[in-house]
Amino acid sequence: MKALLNHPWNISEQEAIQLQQELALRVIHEDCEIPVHYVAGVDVAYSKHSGKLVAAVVILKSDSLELIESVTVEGTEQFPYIPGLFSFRELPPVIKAFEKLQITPQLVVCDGQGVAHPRRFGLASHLGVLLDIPTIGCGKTKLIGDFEEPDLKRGAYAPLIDHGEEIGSVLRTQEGIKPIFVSVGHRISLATAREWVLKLSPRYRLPETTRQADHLVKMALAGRDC
DNA sequence: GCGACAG
DNA sequence: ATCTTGTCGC
Repeated sequence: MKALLNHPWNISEQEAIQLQQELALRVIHEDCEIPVHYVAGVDVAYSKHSGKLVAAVVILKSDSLELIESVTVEGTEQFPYIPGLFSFRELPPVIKAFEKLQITPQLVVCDGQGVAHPRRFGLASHLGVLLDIPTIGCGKTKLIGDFEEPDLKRGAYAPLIDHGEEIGSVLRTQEGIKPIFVSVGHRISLATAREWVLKLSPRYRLPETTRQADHLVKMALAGRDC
């Protein structure tokens, strides 16, 4: 699949922030009623020694969580890691990886926040707007927001609040295990995003999409060094 | 000024 | 995130 929208990536920090403010206007917070047959997982790893980024996209069958397709792309670090501008470092190879996919997914689970972001435009929202595809932001730790500890039962959740606004959910995917941070990426509601993350996390803290993508980037990075 | 800060 | 070391649980 090809990106619907494109913009320069070799830009300054100030230009990146301005771009986020413009593109954030395009984020859709409602469900699109398309049947989801395939779910994609995205992850990026970085080798400090070689200065290389590896992006991986996996496609899982949404009912069985069976791995159907996977692609990796190697890229160069073009932008430093700056909290709030994470997507400008990670997305260029991710976009290339999506162009290599044979199957087009109906939903993408990202390793990073969606609208739970200072300008409501985290990595998941950025990818969703550029590809024009529903995305979910799914982080192991929070970027911004305040929350109360959710109940210990699987499926329990608490609102993630920024200045009185609900920007995401702190979701317990496994009983008694540290919760994860779910937010709207693009073209999905927060409630539907939570449902999908729970469905995709039947056994572990993180969704199977994220786990598979994480495994793939680590293998690709290890293979480079041999 | 101080702390917090996706990966 | 990566890197490194040590410790614990399976």
